[in-house]
Amino acid sequence: MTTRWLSPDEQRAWRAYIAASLLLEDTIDRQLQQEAGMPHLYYSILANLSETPERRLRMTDLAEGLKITRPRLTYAVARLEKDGLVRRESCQWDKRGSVAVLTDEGMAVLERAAPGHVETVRAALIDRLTPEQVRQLEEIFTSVTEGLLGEEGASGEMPWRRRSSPSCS
Amino acid sequence: MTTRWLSPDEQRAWRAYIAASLLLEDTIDRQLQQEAGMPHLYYSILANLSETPERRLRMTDLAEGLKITRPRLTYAVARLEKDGLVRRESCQWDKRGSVAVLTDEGMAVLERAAPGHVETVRAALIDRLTPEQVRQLEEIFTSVTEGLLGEEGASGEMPWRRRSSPSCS
DNA sequence: TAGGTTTGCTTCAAACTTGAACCAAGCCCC
DNA sequence: GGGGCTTGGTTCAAGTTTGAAGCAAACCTA
Repeated sequence: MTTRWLSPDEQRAWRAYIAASLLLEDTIDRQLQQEAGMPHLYYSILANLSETPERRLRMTDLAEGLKITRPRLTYAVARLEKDGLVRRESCQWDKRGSVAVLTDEGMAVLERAAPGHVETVRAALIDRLTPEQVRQLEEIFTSVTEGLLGEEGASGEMPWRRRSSPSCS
Repeated sequence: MTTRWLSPDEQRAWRAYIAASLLLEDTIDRQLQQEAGMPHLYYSILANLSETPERRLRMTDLAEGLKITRPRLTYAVARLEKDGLVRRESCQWDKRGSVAVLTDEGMAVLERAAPGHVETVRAALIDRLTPEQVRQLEEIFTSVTEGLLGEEGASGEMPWRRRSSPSCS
């Protein structure tokens, strides 16, 4: 089958996306690195933990929520633990499991960093869009995520997807 | 000034974007790594070079076009050079400068990899969108790029922006 | 035209990411 | 209840990215 190349419109859209997403991630990483001493992903880990009732999450659930591989999470949590922002406990019900818990210090760091982060996200993205565009953004990328998570097993098993399991609180 | 937190709509849009962009980059990196033995960025370097009349570009122009820092480009080109896909020449008019040139082998690798890459981009993104959404995507991210490149100097000088210079062909 | 600044690019060490093992705990099932 | 498979998580080596220096060529400007 002969390749369906991208049309000029599609090219432009794809390239605009690539360029902007690189710039955006760089901007956010830089801002958080400056103000909180950690890259975006690490901030997101703290943020995710802070949103659960007990401020704790199993490693696998965390990795799945963040859409990252498990080795990557292990490394990141190790660093956060070394900094005292997260603590690791082993899961009682499943002795293989381990649980990341947000410490008070981690919560404090998160709260200190949040305003600057939100401000950056607004300045770089959200405040540049109309409410209509915000809606479009959500729709487009929700559909992309569904597509990428849905097709698993078809070609190239993705390492993220995991069945859910008790939070082990 | 009290922080303007993200509204629920904005939250959802932001998170949808973050999740999808991670999945998307992972998918594309994995596909290119498999079929071309290189990550997306390295493929983009080859692609950018292939689009110039002489298949050559100054390092700085390349970095600016790709929205990456120069050390990152230096490293990447070094690897591509080691693989014989790119050659480095020094610029005649400006002896500080150096120019990356796509070799025939590099061109061949690029052409071999392109169909699979386009197929992946379509499957993961483009073909999941309506033409209208493709247009929206372009508009949204073009505006983001303009915003991020425009504000330079305001806060935190970005290391990409460089005045243009002769291609040194 | 000497001296200081800027520009183009590389180098370096430290941090991060990746994919492939690896290990131990649960599961299955005869 | 002893193999064999799966699952949850870590470890390891190799590759990549980052930011801060470093270095030399070009560009002032007096």
